[in-house]
This record gives sequence, structure tokens and C-alpha cells, in this order.
Amino acid sequence: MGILSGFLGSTPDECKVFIRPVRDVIDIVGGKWTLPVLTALSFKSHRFKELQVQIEGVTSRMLSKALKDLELNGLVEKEVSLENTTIVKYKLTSYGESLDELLVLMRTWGVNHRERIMTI
Amino acid sequence: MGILSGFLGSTPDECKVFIRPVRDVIDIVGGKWTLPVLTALSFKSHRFKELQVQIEGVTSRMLSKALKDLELNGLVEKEVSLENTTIVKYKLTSYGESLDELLVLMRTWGVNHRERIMTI
DNA sequence: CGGCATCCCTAATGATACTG
DNA sequence: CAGTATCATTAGGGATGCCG
Repeated sequence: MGILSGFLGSTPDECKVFIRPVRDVIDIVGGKWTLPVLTALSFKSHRFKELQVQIEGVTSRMLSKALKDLELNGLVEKEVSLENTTIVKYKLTSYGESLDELLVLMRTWGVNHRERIMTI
Repeated sequence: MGILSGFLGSTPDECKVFIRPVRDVIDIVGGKWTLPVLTALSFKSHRFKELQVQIEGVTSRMLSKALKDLELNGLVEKEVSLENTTIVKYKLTSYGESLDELLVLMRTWGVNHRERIMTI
């Protein structure tokens, strides 16, 4: 048994199977603009332009890509106004909210790690 | 308050502060070979060559880099034999084991996500 | 054996301009 | 406003060879 007892199975071969879904998560939330978008949307729904203003440094190209990826993964949904189709709103889905627990744990570990690294 | 209630603070400005440690985690475990190395070492300590054999496709350059990064972050430690300095062993530190809970949660979310994506 | 140095390639990101 | 298209740049990673 591996030392990462929860993570590891009983054989090295199984490791690959365990790694894959973890990679998936990294691929989903690891993009440069993914977390800024998610946190902005968790605060409240936003229009494209609003997001671009709020997320410092993002270009329309990258914002568009990030939103599209998040939408494909079901974490964010797009809502086009029926009266005025130039008004588009992005919102976090309830599924997107399910990332919360994970992000909190990542953050906790990260905060602790920063302290640790600084003091060494 | 944001919808990611645990993750978000009360203002958008605070988001950046919350994001940074999460990014740290992604930067640490998000490298292409990081997880393979960690899981291999969680199984048991390994010599450089052993790791290279066990981790399919990794070059000595990339393995070296991954190990160095993990060592810098205190997750892995290197042990050079006193009698024979050509014998080097890498092992997971107890701090490295602290990643377990996080990796398990990531994996759980990732497994669920795969199922979800496939069935849609 | 345990790496490092060098060169090369691709994917990711950025800058800028443009459009329905 | 909400993007797309095109071009330029950069970072991550791979191939190969060499060294103590």
C-alpha cells in the first residue's frame, strides 16, 4: 500500500487510474483565467464586459475561451437576453458551486504551504 | 457574499487573495510528471533510475526537474548513500503525505465529473 | 548511475484589429 | 456589446548527447 493511503491503490499500475481524474480537475481549474472567472461569477452573475473589467489583465480572447471551457464542463452557463441579444449574462451553475469544498481545501493547504515555505 | 461561500470572501478584491494559494497548489501538483512521481514515491522510496523505468515516458531531464521542484517544496527528499554516492534514493516526506486528503478529494470530484460528462 | 546542457517543437497565451 | 480572426510571443516539454 502506498503512503498516500487514500489516494493510492495497492499496485503501481492502479496509480494511473487514480491520477487521471485528478489531472482532469487540474485541467479544468488550472487554466490561467479559470479561477478569476469562477470567483467573479460566484460573487454574482456578470456580463462579458463586466467580467473583462473586473478581471484585471484578461483579453477578450482569453476570457471568451475560459468561459467556453467552463460552459462545456457545465460549471458556468450563458444566458442571452430575449429582448436584446447583445445582452449576455454568465452565471455559475449549481454544479459549479460543487467545486466549493474542493477549492476551500486547496486554499487551506496552499495557505499553510506559503507559511511553511516562508518560515523555512 | 459569493456563491462559493467557503471560498469567497465578501468583496471581489478579496478574491485575488483567495486565488493565490489555490494557484500555488496547482503549480505544485499540476506539472505533467508531478502526480506520477508522487504516487510512485507514495508506494515506496525509489532510486532515480527506478522512477524513470516505472514512470512511462518520462525523460531524465523532466524527471530531474520534477524531483527538484518537489524537493524545493518539501514534499520529497533526496538521500545520497554515504558508502556509494552513485546511489540516490528519493522518498516522500511526511509533509508530502499531507497532500493525501487533497488528492483524494480532487480525485473524487474528478471521477464524478467524468461520469457526469460521459452521460450528458 | 544520476543527472545537466543544448537544441527543437508545440501548445498556451498575448496583442491587435475587426465584425454582427 | 460580445465576441472572432490573425499574428507574435513565450513557456512547457521532448530528443539527444555528454559528463563525473
